[in-house]
Amino acid sequence: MRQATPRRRAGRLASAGPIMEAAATLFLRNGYLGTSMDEIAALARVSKQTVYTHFADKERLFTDLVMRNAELVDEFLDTIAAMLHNTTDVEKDLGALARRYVRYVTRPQTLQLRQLVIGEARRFPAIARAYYDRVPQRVLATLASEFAHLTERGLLHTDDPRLAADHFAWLILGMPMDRAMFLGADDAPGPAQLDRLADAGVRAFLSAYRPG
Amino acid sequence: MRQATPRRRAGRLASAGPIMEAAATLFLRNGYLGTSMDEIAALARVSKQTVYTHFADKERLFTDLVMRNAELVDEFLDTIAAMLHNTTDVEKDLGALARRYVRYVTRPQTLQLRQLVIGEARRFPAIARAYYDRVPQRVLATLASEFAHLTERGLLHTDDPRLAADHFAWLILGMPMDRAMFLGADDAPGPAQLDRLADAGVRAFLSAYRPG
Amino acid sequence: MRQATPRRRAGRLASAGPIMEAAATLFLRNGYLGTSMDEIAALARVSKQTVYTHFADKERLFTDLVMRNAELVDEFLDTIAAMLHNTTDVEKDLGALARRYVRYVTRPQTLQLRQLVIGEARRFPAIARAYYDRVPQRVLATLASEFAHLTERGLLHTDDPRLAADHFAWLILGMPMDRAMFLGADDAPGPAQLDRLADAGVRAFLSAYRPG
Amino acid sequence: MRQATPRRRAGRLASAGPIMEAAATLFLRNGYLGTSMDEIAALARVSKQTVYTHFADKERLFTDLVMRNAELVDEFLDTIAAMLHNTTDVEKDLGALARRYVRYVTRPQTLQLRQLVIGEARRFPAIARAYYDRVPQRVLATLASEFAHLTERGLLHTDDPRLAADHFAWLILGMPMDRAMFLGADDAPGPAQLDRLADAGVRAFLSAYRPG
DNA sequence: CATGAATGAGAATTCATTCAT
DNA sequence: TATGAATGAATTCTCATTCAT
Repeated sequence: MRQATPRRRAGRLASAGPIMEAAATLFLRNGYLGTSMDEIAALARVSKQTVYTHFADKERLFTDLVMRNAELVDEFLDTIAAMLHNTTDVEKDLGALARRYVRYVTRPQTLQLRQLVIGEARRFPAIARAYYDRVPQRVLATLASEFAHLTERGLLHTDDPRLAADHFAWLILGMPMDRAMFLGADDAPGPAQLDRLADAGVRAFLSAYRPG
Repeated sequence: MRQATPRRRAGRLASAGPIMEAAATLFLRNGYLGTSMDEIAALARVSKQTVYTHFADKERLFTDLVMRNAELVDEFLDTIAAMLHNTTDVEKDLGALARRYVRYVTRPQTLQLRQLVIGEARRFPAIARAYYDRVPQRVLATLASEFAHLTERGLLHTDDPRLAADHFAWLILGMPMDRAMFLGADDAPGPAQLDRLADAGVRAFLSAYRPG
Repeated sequence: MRQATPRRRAGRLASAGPIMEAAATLFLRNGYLGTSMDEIAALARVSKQTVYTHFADKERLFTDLVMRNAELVDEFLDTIAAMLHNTTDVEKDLGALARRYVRYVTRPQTLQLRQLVIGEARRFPAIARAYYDRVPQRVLATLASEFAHLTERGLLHTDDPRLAADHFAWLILGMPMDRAMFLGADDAPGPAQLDRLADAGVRAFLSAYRPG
Repeated sequence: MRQATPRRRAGRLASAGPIMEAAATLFLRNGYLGTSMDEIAALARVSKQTVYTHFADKERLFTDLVMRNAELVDEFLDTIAAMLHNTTDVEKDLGALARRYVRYVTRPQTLQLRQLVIGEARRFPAIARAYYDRVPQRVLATLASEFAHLTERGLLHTDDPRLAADHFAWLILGMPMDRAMFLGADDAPGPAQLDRLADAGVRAFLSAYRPG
């Protein structure tokens, strides 16, 4: 499902894949200005002009890369619905989701893309907005929708489901994500610590949004 | 209080001020690689060599700038202690602090520095760590210290004050700060909306951490 | 009469026509170096390789184009002879020819080709010489031949018919053609003005070359 | 009078001269697109960036070069006035001027600049117009002014002095200049032949414009 | 005959930095 | 202390041309 472009009709676009892969590696590591088209071509093992054959210019390559990576959030949206929609034990399933959530956002790939888009937000406002609308906003909208459903089912109490979704997300993610923004993925809390953070966040969330 | 360094010992460093000012403008607007020493010199109205007289190289100029701006947090630390330490009405004073807090972090200057440091975190890990330790961490440590004190005084209930501080901060700031990271300061919620967010965050926080 | 080369032997060179047309448009507008094979292929709506199938390289395409356009002078040579050979009223017919002449050389196509060949004369001396011999020289030779004939018939007095032809041509064309070389066809004198120039040129010419 | 910029205040603009000299050599030889900034820098024996320090970009360097060379016509304008203004023997002095004139325009430097400007006229219409106004137009205006003066003095008969100036110029220059445009300066008529052309042109001119 | 993909060389321009004054 | 001039390396992007299909 992720690899949407592999060799449609053999031989065509043979090098678009490697180029995008190289671009991802380098843009995520060194930023937009810190990455040269020469480096991308070299890493993809194609000539510079081949890069330009596939992508009109550096900006387009960058945009395409960000947008393609932004699509990876889709599977997580499904996960949210799958875990919450028919739950009978909110505490348990919200806890399980929280642990998944915190793991999802602390993946190096996710973190680096976030760093990249934030760092280039002033240079590429349209990309930043598109990313914001397509990734975090859709996660929160999905959460809000599920929270509204759980409220209807009497399992949660949320006057403003979207606000509740924000609170849920930031109680769980705020600290580890912010830390990762500055210190990088390497310096991240271990799995056990992440679980504890998730659990504590859920606990606080339920204090505020548990019905009755 | 902001201009802490102008002309220590008269006559020396006559142009360091304008240079740093120009550097701030440009680095915050265009990032590290997006800013050239030529531009800085031009904006500061000095020759390029004069820039090099005051700052060994571009990296040092950047580092100095970030560190100098990071110091601006100090006054906010004082504010936190001043507002909470002797409070008798936690709900009211925590609410007031929350409103100050959200305003502090949504100031363009604060936001842009945050964007800048995150965007350059992979290039300058030492700077990112120093900034992280000196700005957000100290705010949270101060908050945690005050929460511990309030817990001692029986006005709050926090087993882990540092965790509570994180929850407090992210309940209040998470949404507006994240939005600003991607959409910029211009596209920020208005004052009334910020107040509502702060109030809602405090409400949720107190559900979890109100004693009794 | 203009389209002399389309589909000689059916099926062959199906796309040579559009290619040459595209090349004409672009070379005349942007010069040799200012025109890329990519642009020509794109404008002709064929692949780049197809261009190379028909023309060995860029230089050959350019050469062919200039030479083909140079042939357009042929019909004007006929006009000259037709208008002068059997004239009985030299003043009138020379005047009519002058008006035709000045119109012929101020046509955008003629002017642009002239600009192009002059501009590339140092890069392609052989083409410049070929063009010079085939276009202006043949016009002047034809004029000279007719002037010789008119002299024989006693209607004109030319010791050196070729010199007289040069004088005739430049008296009429010098100013408008030079102007067009620098200012372009758009900025050209209008028809009425061109007629006046032609008439004045003929008047001066006849002062010098009228018999008796 | 030609070298207007040599070492004002020693050390300043030390390399602007050599750069312009190199640019002249190369632009006149290879045209605008056929000349690279690398080549100019190499021929001037400076670094590429030094070229850019003195001239904002390639276009400015080109413009400056053409305009500087266009000024060289000034001394010829003086010559025209000096030779004609107080003449008592029009036939002799007009002949002498014609010989000077034809020599002036067949100098390699003049011819190449003319080729260059014509070749780039579509790319740089402003430069072409400026050159046209400053060089050929001023020569013709000066001639016209002198012809008007000679007409007043009864030594010439010109109803329209400017038209007479055009006729004079093109009778003399048309053929050799056109030839040089296509065949280059090397392939030019020798001095004796040029003199004959000038004399023949003057003869034809006087047939039309001699008083009485 | 025609194509899309690919290439190596080279284009203009900018960069951080240093030197002589 | 401050300057204008200069540099070598790197930047994005384009070129004419060829190859496999």
